[in-house]
Amino acid sequence: MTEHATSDGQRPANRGPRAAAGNRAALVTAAREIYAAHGLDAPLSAIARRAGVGQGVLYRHFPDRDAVAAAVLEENVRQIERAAAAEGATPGGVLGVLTWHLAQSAAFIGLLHADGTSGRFSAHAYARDLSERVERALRGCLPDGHRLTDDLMLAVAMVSGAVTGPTPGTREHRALAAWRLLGVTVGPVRPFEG
Amino acid sequence: MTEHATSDGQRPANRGPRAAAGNRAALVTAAREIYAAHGLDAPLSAIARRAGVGQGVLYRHFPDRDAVAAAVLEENVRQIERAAAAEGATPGGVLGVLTWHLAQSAAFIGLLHADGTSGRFSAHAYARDLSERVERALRGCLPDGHRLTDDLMLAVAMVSGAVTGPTPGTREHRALAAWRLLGVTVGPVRPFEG
Amino acid sequence: MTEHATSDGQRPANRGPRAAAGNRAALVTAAREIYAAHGLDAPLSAIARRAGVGQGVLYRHFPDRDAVAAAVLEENVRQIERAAAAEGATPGGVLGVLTWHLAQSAAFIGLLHADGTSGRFSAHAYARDLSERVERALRGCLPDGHRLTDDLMLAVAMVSGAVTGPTPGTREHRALAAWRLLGVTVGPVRPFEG
Amino acid sequence: MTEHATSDGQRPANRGPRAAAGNRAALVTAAREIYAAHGLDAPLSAIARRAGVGQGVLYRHFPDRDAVAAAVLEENVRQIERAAAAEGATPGGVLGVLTWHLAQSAAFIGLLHADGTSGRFSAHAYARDLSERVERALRGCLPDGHRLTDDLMLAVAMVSGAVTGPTPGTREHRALAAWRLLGVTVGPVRPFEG
DNA sequence: AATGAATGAGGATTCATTCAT
DNA sequence: GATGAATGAATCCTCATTCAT
Repeated sequence: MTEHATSDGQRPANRGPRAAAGNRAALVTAAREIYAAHGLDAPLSAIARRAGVGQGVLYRHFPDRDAVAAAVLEENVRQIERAAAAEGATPGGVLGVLTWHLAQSAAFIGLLHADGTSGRFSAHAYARDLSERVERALRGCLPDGHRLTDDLMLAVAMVSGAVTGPTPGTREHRALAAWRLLGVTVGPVRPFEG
Repeated sequence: MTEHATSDGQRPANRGPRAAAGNRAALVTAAREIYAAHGLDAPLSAIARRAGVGQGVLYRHFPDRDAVAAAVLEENVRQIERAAAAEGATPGGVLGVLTWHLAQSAAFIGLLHADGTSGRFSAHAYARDLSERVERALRGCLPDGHRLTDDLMLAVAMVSGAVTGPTPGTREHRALAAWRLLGVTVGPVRPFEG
Repeated sequence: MTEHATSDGQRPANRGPRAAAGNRAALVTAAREIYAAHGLDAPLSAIARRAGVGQGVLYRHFPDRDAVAAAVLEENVRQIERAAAAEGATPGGVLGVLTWHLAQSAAFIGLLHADGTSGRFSAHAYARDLSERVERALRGCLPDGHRLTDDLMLAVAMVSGAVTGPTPGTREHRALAAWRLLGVTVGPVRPFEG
Repeated sequence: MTEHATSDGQRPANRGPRAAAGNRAALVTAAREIYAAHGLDAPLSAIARRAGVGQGVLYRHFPDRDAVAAAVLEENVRQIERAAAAEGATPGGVLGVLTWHLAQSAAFIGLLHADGTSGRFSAHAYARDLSERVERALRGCLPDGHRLTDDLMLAVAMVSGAVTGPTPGTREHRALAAWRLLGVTVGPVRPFEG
C-alpha cells in the first residue's frame, strides 16, 4: 500500500508550555538547514517536519513564511552584532563571523539580495533594516579611514555574490578569495561563540 | 467526456504560423521583463500573458520553465560574446555590456547564482557552461597580466552580488561602484548593438 | 506573490481530524461509484467532490491516481478473500461474491484487464499480485479436480469480459450467462457480509 | 538547447490530392499501432506523427477522436465480414480471423467493451452496431444448432476478456485457451487475406 | 489539400493557512 | 499549547481542436 497518513490516534503527546521555547528554537534551526538544502522556497511543512513539530506550532510562532526567514536572519545579524560588541573585537574577527554566516546561510544571502523583485520576501524595508544593523555593527569596529568605510555593505553584498556564484571552490574559499580581491584581511571564519 | 471543448467558439484569433518566430521572440522578451519584475519564480502563465500568447505556445517553444530562463540567458551571453568578438573591442567596452546585462536581467543574475539549492534551475552544469562562455569572451579581450585575469568570474559574481544587494542607488550605480572597488574601469553601460 | 491566499475567508467548515477516517472511506466509496459511472479515467476532482472533500484530502490519503484505484481494488479482493475464508464457504458462494464485484466495480474490471498498454495503471505487477490473491482464495475452496482448476483466472477474465461486453442484459445477467457457458454453477450474486 | 519546433519554412511539400487516400490509410494503420502500444487514450498528435502527416490531415479525414477509433474498428469488422463471406468459409476459419483481430487490436477490444461508462467512445449504439455486424457474419457460417448460436457475442466478449486479462501467456495463447474452455475449435489465427 | 502553429479548457498536484480536537 | 487533517487557490502541463498560410 502506498497510502499516506492514517489517523490512528497515536499522538506524540503534548509536552506542554515548557516546550514552546524549545520548539521555536528548533524551528529556526530547522529552517536554516532546510533553507540551506532546498532554498528559500522550501515548503513550510518541511521545516515543521524537520523541527519535529506540527505545522500549527510553526504558525503559532511565526505569522507567515516571511516571518520564518526573518527569524533566521535575525539570528545571523544578532551574532554579528554580538561579535562586534564583544570585548576585544577586531575588524578581521567580525568579518570572519560575518563571512561564516554568508557561507552558511542561504537565507542570509537571500535576504541580502532581496530586491523586491523576488516575490518571496516583499520586505525590502526589512532587508534594509537588517542590512543597516550589520553595517552599524561593522562600522563600530572598523578603524577610521578604513578603505571600506564608505562601501561597507556594498562589499558585503559583493562577497555574498561571490559565495553563491558558479566559480569553483567551497563557499568559504570563494568568500575569502572575494575579500582578498577587495584587499581586505579576514580573521578565522567561524560562528560567534559568545 | 474527456474532450477539451471550446466554451463557445469565440476564439481570440489565430494569427497563424507566421506568428511563430515573432511569438518566440515575444516570449523571451516577456520573460526577461517578468523575471525582472517578479523574479525567476514568476508563473509561466504570466509570461505567456504578457507575450500575448496562449500557454500552449509557450510550451511549444520551451519544454519547461528552465528552458525559458535558458533562452533569456542565452541571449545575455550571446550579446557579451558578440561584444567581445567585435572589431575594436576593449576590456572596458565589453565589461560595460556585461554590466548592462547584470543590471537588467534578473535571470542572468539568477543563473550566475544558481547553486543547486534552489530547486529552480537544477542546471548547475548549465550555469557553469554559460559562465565559461562569458569568461572565455572576456578573457579574449583582456590584456595579459590584467589584475583580474585569475579571478574573472569571481569578480563578475561579486558585481552581480552588488547589483542585487540592499545598498542604495540604482542597479547600474551599484554595479559601477562595485567595479570601482575592484579597481576596474568600465566603459559605457549599455547593450551591445552589433 | 506566491501565496495561496483565501479569497474571502468563507471556508466551508473544517470538520477536523476526526473526519479523517470517514473521509478515507468516503473517498473509496466515491471512487467506486465514479469509476462505475465514468470509468477509470474519471478526474480525481470528481471523486473528491462526490466524497464531499477538498482535493487536498484525496492527496493526503492517496499519493496518486493509481493509489485510489488500488484502494478500491484492495477492498474488492479483500471481500473475496473473506468470503473464501468464511465458515462453510462453498465454491458457488464465493464465485457469487466474486461475480458481484465483477458486476459492480469498474475498477476491478479495469485492473483485471490492465495490460500495460493503458498508461493508466502501469501496475501490471500489482494487477498480477491481486489476481493471484483472488486465485488463491478461490482455489482454496474449489474441490480437487474441479474443471476450472487449471484455468481459474482465465475464466474470471472471461466472465469479466462478458460483463463489460456489448451484449444485451444487465451486467449481472451477462455474468451469469458467461458462467453458464463455462459450465459453472454460481451461488447468489451479492457482496460478502462478514 | 532544448527548444521545440522552430518554423524554418522548410515544409515537406504538399503532395497534392493524390496523397489523400494514402494518408487516410496511413492514419488508420498508425492509429492501430499507436492504440496497441499506448491504449485508446493516446494523443491524436501521436497518431498523426506516426502516419507522417500533420494534425490537420487527421481532422480532414476524421471529425473527432471517436471517428479515428471507429475507422480502425470498421476495418476489423470488415475483415471478419469478408472472411465470413469468402468462398469456402468455415466457422473455425472465421473465428480464427476474429481471434486474430481480438489479439491484435486494442481498439477492437476497447470498443467491444465500451459500455458507455468509459467516457471514451460514448458510442454505445455504435458499438452495438458493429457487434451486430460481427454477429451476423459469424452466424452466417455457423451450422444450425451450434452450441454458441445463442450466445455468440457473449462468447466473443469472453474471449476478448481473456485476451486482456492478467493471466500468463501471449494474447493469442490466452484467446485460444479461452475458446477451448468454451469448447470451441478455432482455425489458424491470422488476418484475412482476401 | 497539407502543414503545423495557436488556442485555451481542464485535469493533476502542491502547499500556505486554518481550525477541530 | 500541540497536532496534523482539511481546505482550496494557484500553478503546471497536456492535448483536442481550429485555422492562417
